[in-house]
Amino acid sequence: MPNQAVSKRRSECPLNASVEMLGDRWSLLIIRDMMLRGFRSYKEFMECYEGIATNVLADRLRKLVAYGIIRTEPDPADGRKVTYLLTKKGIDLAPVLTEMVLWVAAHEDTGNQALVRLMREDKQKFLAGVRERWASRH
Amino acid sequence: MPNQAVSKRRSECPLNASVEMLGDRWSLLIIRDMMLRGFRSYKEFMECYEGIATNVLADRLRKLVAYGIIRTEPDPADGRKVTYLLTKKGIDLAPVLTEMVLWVAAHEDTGNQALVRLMREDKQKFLAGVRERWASRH
DNA sequence: TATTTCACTTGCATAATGCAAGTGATAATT
DNA sequence: AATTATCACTTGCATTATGCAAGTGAAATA
Repeated sequence: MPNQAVSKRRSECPLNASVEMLGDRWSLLIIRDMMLRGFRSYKEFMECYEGIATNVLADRLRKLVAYGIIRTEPDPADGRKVTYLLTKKGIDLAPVLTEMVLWVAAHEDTGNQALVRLMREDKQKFLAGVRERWASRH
Repeated sequence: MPNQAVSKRRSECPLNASVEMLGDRWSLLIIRDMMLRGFRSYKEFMECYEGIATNVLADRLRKLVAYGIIRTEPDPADGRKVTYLLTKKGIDLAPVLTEMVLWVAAHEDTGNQALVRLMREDKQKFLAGVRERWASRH
């Protein structure tokens, strides 16, 4: 890394704002599960995460919406249901999630080796897949 | 994304363990600043992060060590000082940090455009730089 | 010898989280 | 049409984590 790119000045260092949103126990999991598992509803998140408090889930979803990473859409067929969708900004997190999954896979045992292999061996294809999967509805 | 790689089963989804460590307000910042700003000492972190509590910083550093992402080394020239260093596992987080910085840069105003440009235009060179910068001391 | 510096710890008030029990709107069942 | 179930939440409260100020002890510096 060229030394001129290294700076100790705080303002010179990108990341602070995003970490405010991503730097918590649940947000990254929510995004991962929308991206990799196709989660769309409050119920799916709630049933899936052992230990998440229902008020905290509501709060995180609200903040992710406020932050422009996800958005909601009412279900035209069922007035009770709300669909959570990734926005463009949310989909753009795919490379981050990908690298994170690969990092975990490289350093500890992890499930879904097929997915990991795809991510590692053809990252571009995987990312294209995510984008396509969400293209119609961002 | 091929559908067979998508699974709703929890055990099939990598990330949980790592998010336990990375999913908090400070850990990613600490790693970023070691990687991008060359931080090495308790003091540097403490002076830099407005709002971090000294006991929390101590706790995070301890956990990052326990998790194998950083390690400590006594300063041979000064018995008071402790040097914090990234391990191999920590350096391997460079791609994650890189994608995160690029994501932030793409979606909000951010400092150090030179660094962002390097990351975007020659990601491999940037990553090689990080690895080299730390190679002698992991 | 006295004062700083460094890497912390301790104590306590405040804030965030987890958990159980609602609530209100809509949908499905009887 | 009335009752029950589902969905996406909210509310209240106990527990845990965090922030802040003030220490502590070992080692360096004046």
